[in-house]
Amino acid sequence: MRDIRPYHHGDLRRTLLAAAAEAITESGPAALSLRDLARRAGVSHAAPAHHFGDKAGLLTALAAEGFTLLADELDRTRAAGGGVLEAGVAYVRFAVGHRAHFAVMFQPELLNSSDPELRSAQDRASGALGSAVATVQEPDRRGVDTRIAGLSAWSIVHGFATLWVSGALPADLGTDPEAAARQVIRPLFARR
Amino acid sequence: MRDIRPYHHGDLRRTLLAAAAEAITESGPAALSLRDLARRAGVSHAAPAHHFGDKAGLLTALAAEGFTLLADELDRTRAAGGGVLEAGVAYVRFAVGHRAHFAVMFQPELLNSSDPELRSAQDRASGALGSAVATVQEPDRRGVDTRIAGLSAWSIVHGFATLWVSGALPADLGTDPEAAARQVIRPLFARR
DNA sequence: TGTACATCAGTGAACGCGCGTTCACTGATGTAC
DNA sequence: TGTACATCAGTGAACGCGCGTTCACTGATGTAC
Repeated sequence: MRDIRPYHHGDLRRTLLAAAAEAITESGPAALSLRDLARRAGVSHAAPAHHFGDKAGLLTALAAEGFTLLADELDRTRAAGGGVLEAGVAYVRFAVGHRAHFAVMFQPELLNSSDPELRSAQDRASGALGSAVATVQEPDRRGVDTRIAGLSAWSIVHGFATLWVSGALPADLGTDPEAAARQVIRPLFARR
Repeated sequence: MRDIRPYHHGDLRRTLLAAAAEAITESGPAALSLRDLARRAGVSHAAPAHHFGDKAGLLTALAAEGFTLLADELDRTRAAGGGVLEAGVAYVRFAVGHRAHFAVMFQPELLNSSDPELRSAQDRASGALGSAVATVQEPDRRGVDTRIAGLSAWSIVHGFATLWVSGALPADLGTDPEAAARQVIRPLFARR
């Protein structure tokens, strides 16, 4: 039986990123090795280094992809007319739906933080986050400016997402992360 | 020159935990090895296994210590008459002051989640968190019950702490994490 | 106060393993003429 | 349309290294009598 796989994979970079996401979802970024990745992708063990150099390079690419996916998610919500609350829910949806990306995006010691692709993806995401917050019509009466309001929103949503994916939240919150998120983050956005 | 170090270390367990915290603060939990730990503690490379079995055992002990330290911090704040907001600030103080512990406490794939010492430390911490939230006098008019209010508080504070230690927050927030935290989490606790 | 024995913490040599890295290579694709 | 050559993606054998684990050991401490 001949192996039908061609010599040139054609889309190995994308395949490796997907395999990495899968491996990380299973056992976290710490357990990842380039050789394991090559095995999962059915490719020789030296191939991953061709594309990413080393593990940090791989994780950096994955994190960049994550920020892009997050920005997409936020843009989509905004296009659908959603406000801050819905942007928050979208953030949680992203984190739960892309655990591996999320697990890597905020761990600078695993990444090449100065990588230009990563930086521009980060910028895009934080821009999208900013526009979502700017959606809030009236400035808060108590003098909480938009900048702080944005950080509050980011914090509550990021915290909820982190706690949810780590399994730290009580079981009686149910199994639907978006519904739970809506309940938990609403108090911050309630009109005063 | 004779080595004055006695054969029996006397307090190796504690020393190893401290060395682990130091190593993790420097380069994250992923980079940690038991042999590196032994080197840092100036002890034979097989010694750590004596106390912790393996890396997960070590990190579990560290996480348990973390939850205990967090509970201590929260209790102290409560004893000093602080309310929810101050408990939140204490949470952030803990995370920033004990980065290594914090980095490990919410990463279940690195821990033996069923370890009894870990569980009881977790229970103590979540109890302390609960009492802090119960401090809020009047139940919210809009029907947000205390349970949800607690999760909102936990989320915003956990998110802020996580983002702060990962360096994701904008530089113009300043260098004092507690002052910044107070600003960012206040909107949630403002009376309605 | 002294002796014998059990227990326990830590040692250090040895091992096998998976890892990242190197390097000469091979096969496929694209481009020039 | 055909040939020659450059470029690039992926191969696979080889290497050295740090790791966790094992195991017989040694030195210190505690307890029984």
